[in-house]
Amino acid sequence: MTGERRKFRREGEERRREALIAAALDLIAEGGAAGATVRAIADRAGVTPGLIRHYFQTKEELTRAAYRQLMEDMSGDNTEVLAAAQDDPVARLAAFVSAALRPPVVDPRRMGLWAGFIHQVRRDPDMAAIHAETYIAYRDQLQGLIAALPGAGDAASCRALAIACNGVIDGLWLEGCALPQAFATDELEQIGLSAVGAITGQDLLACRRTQEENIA
Amino acid sequence: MTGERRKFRREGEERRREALIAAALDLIAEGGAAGATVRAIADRAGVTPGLIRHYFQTKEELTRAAYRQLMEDMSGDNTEVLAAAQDDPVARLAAFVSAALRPPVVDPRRMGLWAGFIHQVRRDPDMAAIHAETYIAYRDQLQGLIAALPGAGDAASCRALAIACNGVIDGLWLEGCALPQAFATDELEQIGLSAVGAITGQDLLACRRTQEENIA
DNA sequence: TCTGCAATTATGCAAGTGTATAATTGAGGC
DNA sequence: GCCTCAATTATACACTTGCATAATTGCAGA
Repeated sequence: MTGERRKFRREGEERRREALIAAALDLIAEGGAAGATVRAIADRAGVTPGLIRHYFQTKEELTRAAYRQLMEDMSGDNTEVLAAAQDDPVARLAAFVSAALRPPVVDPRRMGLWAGFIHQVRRDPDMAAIHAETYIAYRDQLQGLIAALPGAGDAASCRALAIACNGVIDGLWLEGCALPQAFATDELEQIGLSAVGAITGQDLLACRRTQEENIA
Repeated sequence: MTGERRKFRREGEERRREALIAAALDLIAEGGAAGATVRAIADRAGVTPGLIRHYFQTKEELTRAAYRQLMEDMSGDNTEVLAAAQDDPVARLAAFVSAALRPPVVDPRRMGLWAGFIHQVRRDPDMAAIHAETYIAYRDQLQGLIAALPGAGDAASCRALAIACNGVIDGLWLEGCALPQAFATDELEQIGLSAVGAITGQDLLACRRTQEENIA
C-alpha cells in the first residue's frame, strides 16, 4: 500500500546523456517526432521524466543533441568506408556506392529518422546548419572520388556528376528503405553501381566483383 | 460584453470537405503532422473545430482522406504529362523525367508532405495500401516507357532499369526539394536527363532540346 | 413571412504535453 | 559508519490535444 519509491542506480553524466539520446532516436525512428514525448523517452531510457531536465535544459536541446549525434555517426561511417578502401580510384568510388546501398545504411529506421527530423531541421537554424554541413561534406567526398577517376573533367563537370551520383544513391537508398522486400539481396547495390558507373563512364560492377573476390 | 456568436455561411458538403483537406495538407506540409492539430486545421479552413467532426468521424479519417487526395493528385499529374507527350518513345521518357524534376513537382512543400505522412503510412494499413499502389503504378509507367525504347531488353532488365531510373528521379527530386537554391534553373533537369539517358543508353538531353525548340 | 432542419458554433472534458520544483537516496570521501 | 551532495524520483501545474455534446442560426421550402 505504501507508495514505494523507485530504486535507481547513479550513472556517469556521459552515459546517461547517451542513453537518453539513443532512446529519443529510437522513438523518432519508430513513430516520428510525435512519438518521442518526454515521458516515452525517459521510459525507454529506464529513467523518470524529470531526469531529462537535469541533463538537458529543454526537450528541444535533447532533440538537437540527438540530431547532431545522428549526423556525426553517419559521417563517421562514410569516412570509415573510405579509410578501409583500396587506393584504386575506381575501387574507392565503387566501395563508397556499395556501402550506401546495403545495410546498415539502407534501413527503414534511418529513413524514419530522416523523415522525423526534417520539419524541425527546417525550422531550427542550428539543426539546419548541421544538416547543410553534413550534406555538403558527403557530396564533396563524392566529388573528390569522381575527380580522382581516370579521365576526369574539370571541377564544374565533376560537381555535376557528383550531384547526379548523389541523386542516384539517395534515391536508391530511399527505395531500399521504403520497400525493403521489393528488392533481392544485392539488387539495389548492383543497380546503383551500374547507374553510377554509367554516369561516370566506369565499370564499377566489374571492379567491385574482383574487389570482393580478393576479400574472399 | 455580449459574446457575439460568430457569423457563418453554409457550404455544400463537398466544398467544405475539400477546404478541410486542403487546410490539413497545407499544415502538414509546413510543420509536419505535429502542426496539423484539429484547431489549426479548422482555423485555416475558416471554420470552428467542431465542424471537422461533422464531416469526418475522427481526425484520423480526415488524415486518410487528405493522403488519398494527395496521392491521386500526383498520379493525375503523371498521366497528364504522358497524355500531352509525343509518340516517340524517347521523347516520352524524356518528358516524363523532365516533368518530375521541375516545379511544381520539385517543391519543398511536396517533400514536407511526403515526410509528414511517412510514419502514419507505416502504421495505418489503409494508408500503406494507397502508398504501395501509387508507387508501383509510377514505377510501372516508367517501366512501360523504358520497354518501348528502341532496343529494349526483356521484362526483367526493363524492371531493373526502371528501378534505377526511379532511383535517380527520386533522389534528384529529393535534392531539389531539400536544397532548392543549390541548383541553377534546369540544372537538376539536365542532370536527370543525362543520368537516365546514360542508364538507358539514349540521348535524352538532345531529344529534349529539339522537343522544346519545336514548342517555341 | 414563417418554419424546420441540418450546418455550424460554443462549451466542456479527460487525457497527454513540457516544465518547474520539492523530496528522496545512492555512493564516494572521510 | 556516517555525511554530504549531486543524481534521481515524485508531484504539481498550466497548457494543448482530440472528442463529445448542447446551443444556435443560416437557409430552403411552404
